[in-house]
Amino acid sequence: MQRIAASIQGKIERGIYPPGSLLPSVPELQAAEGIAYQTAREVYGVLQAQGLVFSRRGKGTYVSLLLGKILRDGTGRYLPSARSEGGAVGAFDAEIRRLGLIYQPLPTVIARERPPKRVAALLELHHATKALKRERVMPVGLAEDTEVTEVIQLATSWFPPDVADACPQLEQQNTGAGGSKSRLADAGYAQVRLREEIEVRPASPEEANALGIPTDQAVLEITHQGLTEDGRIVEVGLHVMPRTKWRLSYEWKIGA
Amino acid sequence: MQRIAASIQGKIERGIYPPGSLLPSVPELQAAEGIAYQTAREVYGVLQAQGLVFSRRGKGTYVSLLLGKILRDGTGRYLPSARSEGGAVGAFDAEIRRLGLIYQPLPTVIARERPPKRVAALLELHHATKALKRERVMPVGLAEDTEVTEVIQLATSWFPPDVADACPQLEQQNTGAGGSKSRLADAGYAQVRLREEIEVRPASPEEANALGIPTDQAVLEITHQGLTEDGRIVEVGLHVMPRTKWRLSYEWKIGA
DNA sequence: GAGTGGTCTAGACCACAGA
DNA sequence: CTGTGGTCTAGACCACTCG
Repeated sequence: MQRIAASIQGKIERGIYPPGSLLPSVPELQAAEGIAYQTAREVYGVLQAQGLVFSRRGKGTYVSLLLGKILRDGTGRYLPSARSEGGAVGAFDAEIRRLGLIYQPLPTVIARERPPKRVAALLELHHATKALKRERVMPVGLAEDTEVTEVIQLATSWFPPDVADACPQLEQQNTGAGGSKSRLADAGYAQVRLREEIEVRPASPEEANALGIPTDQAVLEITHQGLTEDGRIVEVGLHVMPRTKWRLSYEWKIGA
Repeated sequence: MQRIAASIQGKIERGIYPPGSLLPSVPELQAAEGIAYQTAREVYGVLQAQGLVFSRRGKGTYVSLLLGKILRDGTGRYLPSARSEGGAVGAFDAEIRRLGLIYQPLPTVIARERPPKRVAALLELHHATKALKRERVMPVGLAEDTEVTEVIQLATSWFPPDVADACPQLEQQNTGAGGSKSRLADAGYAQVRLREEIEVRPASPEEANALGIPTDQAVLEITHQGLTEDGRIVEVGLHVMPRTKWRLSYEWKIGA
């Protein structure tokens, strides 16, 4: 079983099965290897757990578009220098292109609604207070074929109502140069400290569906918090991503 | 299936099945719920993926000793103030005790050997050069019953040979007040910057065995790098842990 | 309707722990 | 030797996609 998985892995890595291509169906694999149906599925299961492959019900099993991992530089991406060059979004886009893929942005969903309890607590909102939500689904595709895509991140940002009221551009699709952090700074809510909490947890059914991963696979979640000079959290970002597609990095001066 | 798993999860959370207790065997669960053997095993499989339960071949399936997650404060744990109070180890120990568990340290394995390629590259060593390795297996147990334990982390630190030669205490079990980072500072290799890279990857068979997790479950790996004033990496730590047991946190001043 | 992945049943054999 | 988890086979049904 592991043997068969390793053999397919080799073919993927040597380019015999290129990214985005369709793999043999489960019954085909079963017949070819002389194994049971369950076992054949499990072969694809371990490849899926490694992020080499993804399955679509009714269609088939495909080689993943992104065989490596995207590096997310936590401390570097928010430097003023990086921000002026497009910042986090720009860095993300560049990294994706380097891997031969293109980011196919979908419109940001903007709404005012009750945030999840954890977010409400961080923003110090009463439990029924509505906050501003900006939600992005981030798919990438092959440059030559935009048919098959893979969702690489679900990013939701929350802003307290008073902050949102002071920053009308936050309710627009495009938040302008420097992004939402710059708009907050313009309105007197400049962020001076950032905190990120990282967790690996089971995906909710909705998340598994949106990311196109099996329901039992875990996701990587970053809870990003932006603090102003007086210590108030004025932005909470939830980044949910497939655990197979990312590498995170943080760097800091000791004792700072 | 999900229904049965949720029901057992409820019993665990309500304390009907307390931490460390033995759950019904797979055949028992199968009979009790009128399901197939595979399905019963899968029930425990999803609970295991959530970190609520662990299985030992030949013995049975147990409720996990640690139902919550340990918070690892990446940036705070290396502050000089924290270090003088026992630092990272002290913080770890305190957090564990707060969860009603005790850290049952095993002796550190100390040796000089060839580090893995990735580590050698970070330390800028030729591929056959031996480095100093300090390896710890970190199990925790219930205070009242030290029979059943759960391994919570595998921590391996690597030091280049010249640095190790300058710090003889690094080859002792006990590295003294402030730990290895203080000994390095004493010898003129004070670390001024830290970098940590985080990845979720499949466990190697040895790791799965040491951590007592299923071979197909992913682990969380932190690559910790300590840099001196002149930018040299004088310590690389690899922390491998079950993805279900930890939460990570980083905090920094923007633009620093 | 035919082909795909996803879930389940039923039953077998193996590896390991412990009395 | 018995009971445990772990892996596999064989076959069924369901949900979904697409022609």
